[in-house]
Amino acid sequence: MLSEIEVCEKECTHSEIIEKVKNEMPSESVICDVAELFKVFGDSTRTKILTALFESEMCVCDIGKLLSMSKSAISHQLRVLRQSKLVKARKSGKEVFYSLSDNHVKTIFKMAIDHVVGNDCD
Amino acid sequence: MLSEIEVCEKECTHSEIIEKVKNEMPSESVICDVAELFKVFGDSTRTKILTALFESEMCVCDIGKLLSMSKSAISHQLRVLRQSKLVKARKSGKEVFYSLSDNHVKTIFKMAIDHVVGNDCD
DNA sequence: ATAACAGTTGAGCAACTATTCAACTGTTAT
DNA sequence: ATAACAGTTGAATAGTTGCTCAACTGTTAT
Repeated sequence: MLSEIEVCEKECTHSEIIEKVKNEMPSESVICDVAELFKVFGDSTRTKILTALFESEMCVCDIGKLLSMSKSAISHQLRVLRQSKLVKARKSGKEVFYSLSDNHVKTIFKMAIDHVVGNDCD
Repeated sequence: MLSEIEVCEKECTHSEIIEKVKNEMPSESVICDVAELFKVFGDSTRTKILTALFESEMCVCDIGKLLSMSKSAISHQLRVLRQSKLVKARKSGKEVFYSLSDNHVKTIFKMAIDHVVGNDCD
């Protein structure tokens, strides 16, 4: 009845635009990496940890205190941040101090904060 | 030696650092809004839609073609982007054209792309 | 009026994820 | 050696989320 259509046909298709956009877009892998990065940023616990580390290196226990969360929960999230190479660890005795591995992140967050705070009106 | 501090117990507590960081961190609500924004960015379908819209406004059908996805799936994600005020819609006949509502986003993405592409070595 | 199409929407399902819990490692002090 | 603590880890659970499917709205053309 309706459709053995696989593609193309008579649906609205502005092919020139599709082609143009396809050519100018970043590669699939870059886009996915970007999405992965944002996914790591997209959890309020990790966001809090990162913004805390903007100010000072901290040990797991203190981050837990600061955010009123268990050491385990913090440790799990620090693991995610470590795997994404966003933070690095320094061991000192029993304690492990975490800090940003890159201030690139700080800049990205600054822009995001500006955005949500609404320095741009429209 | 560590006992002047009223804070809780005997766990490792660098109270000065915790206080300092607490005072300098953005407010809870700002941090959560930032996390929400990043959560929206943190899906490859939405990331693809946004980077496509960086180049040109597009209708739902064309975005579906470009990404080889159903109109329904695209529409669902556009709804999320609309609710976050990241894209705006313009209706023209049967078609609905979407575009960025703000080039702030473009700047944030540019930095994220730079980050994942690794313009910063470590 | 009817058909065809662009797009939206809600329900449902499958996959994912953040936290808790409990058990563990390693370091420091007694 | 033993105890206490900082931190890590794996499993389990509860909540979230992206896509599909089917039904729907609204517009255009016949």
